[in-house]
Amino acid sequence: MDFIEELRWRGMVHDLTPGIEKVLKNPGCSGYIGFDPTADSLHIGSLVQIMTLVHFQRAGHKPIALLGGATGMVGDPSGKSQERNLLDFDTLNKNVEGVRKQLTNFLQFSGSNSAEIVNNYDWLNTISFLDFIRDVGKHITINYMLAKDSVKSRLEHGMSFTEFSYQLVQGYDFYHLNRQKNCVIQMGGSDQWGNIVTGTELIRRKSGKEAYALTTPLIKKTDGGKFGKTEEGNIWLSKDRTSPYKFYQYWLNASDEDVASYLKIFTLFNQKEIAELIRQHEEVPHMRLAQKTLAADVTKRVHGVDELTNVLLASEILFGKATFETLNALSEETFLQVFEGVPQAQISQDLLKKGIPIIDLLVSESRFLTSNGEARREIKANAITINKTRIDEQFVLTAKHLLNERYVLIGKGKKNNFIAVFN
RNA sequence: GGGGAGAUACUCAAGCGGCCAACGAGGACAGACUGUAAAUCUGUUGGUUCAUACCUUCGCAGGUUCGAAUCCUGCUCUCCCCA
Repeated sequence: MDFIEELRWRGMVHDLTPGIEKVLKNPGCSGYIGFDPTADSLHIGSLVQIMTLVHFQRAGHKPIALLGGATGMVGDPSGKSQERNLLDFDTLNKNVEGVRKQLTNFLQFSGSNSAEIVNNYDWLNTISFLDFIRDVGKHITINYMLAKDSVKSRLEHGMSFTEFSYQLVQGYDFYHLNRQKNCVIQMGGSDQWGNIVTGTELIRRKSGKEAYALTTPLIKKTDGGKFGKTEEGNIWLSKDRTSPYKFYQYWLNASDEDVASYLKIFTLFNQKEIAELIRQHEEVPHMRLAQKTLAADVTKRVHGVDELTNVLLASEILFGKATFETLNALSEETFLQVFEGVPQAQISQDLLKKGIPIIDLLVSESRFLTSNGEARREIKANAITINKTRIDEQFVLTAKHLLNERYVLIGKGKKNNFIAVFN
């Protein structure tokens, strides 16, 4: 499998430096992608870069994931319109470890082209400022640096020397990896182009060697929204930040327009398989085959097969035609696993003796809805379900409605679910 | 420093003494139709109660008035023009 060809048909190539194809023809090259430790988890935007490394490795090359333990202390100005606050050392360390742990799930760390994870803090922290400006700064002109988009766009509103220096620091990483590990290619998102070619330039000037750059396009949604974002925020890879259920649902809700390109980027199905899948999907679009395949594949890769099983069951129950009987048939353990990630509230079981009027249940007891008025409106609009059954304002909850003698599933509309736990 | 304009609910934006919980648009939520899609149509969008009753809200603090988001005074902030 040819790496560049593979990325090409997947729509994962935005730009590349000439000559790269020839170099990568022979397996065993080293290439790297940097990951910023801005949080203790990556989000699904980074998944593009992860997949790029996965393809790189599958093509027989050696992928290196670089953790920006040092560059994270400087702050990459690319794509940012404002100067950011610096992260403190402890936070950064915690983030580096979190991201490192995640990355290990995706790559192979054995074999002749085993993956490697490095932290640029390990080599940058020992370099003195004087050494750096003499050994590195001397090779790159200010004019060259100023021409970069990441700098140009900031000239009017200001930019600290710290962020201005960023491209040199990242460039040095590339140089370092080139020298130490014979790393000849750096990849990244399209916003990284400027930083990457500063690196290739530095390598050329300092060692007279050729190094290469490849960037992936920014992922867009056809409706104009930002990929990987919802009302509640980013979709993260960490289950503590985004529950596997929400994660699965995000992919499942991909639009017909986007799903083909997502399949190409985020799954390892080959060209023929994806074409066939899309063909089937278009025949029976309401089955949502493409979305289901996408969501299952990505969820499995990120969260593992056990989580996927739970999430599939949860989705089927919440969106399928579940009844009180089917819900009640779940064992308590399954029930809890399945609905992990669905918001919950604890309510005292004593209240059930008298019965809980629906309005109280929705508002004061569970805080599912914020005001009685809202609760009345939603009930009038026919939006509220208890254990998948529509109810009216007269409804009073009693012990006979409990699932597994403890739980009640409350729904608002099609997509909002809530679980009341009675203790 | 001089002159002018403005601050209204999630956002934009009307209102300029009572009919204002406040037009309209967007967004959001829900219902119908569907495929947990898109488009479309409908409803809702401060709170309590459901009843054109009450409470809280129109930058902040006071004041005038039977009554103010609307008038007056002071304060804070934003924008524009001239130096």
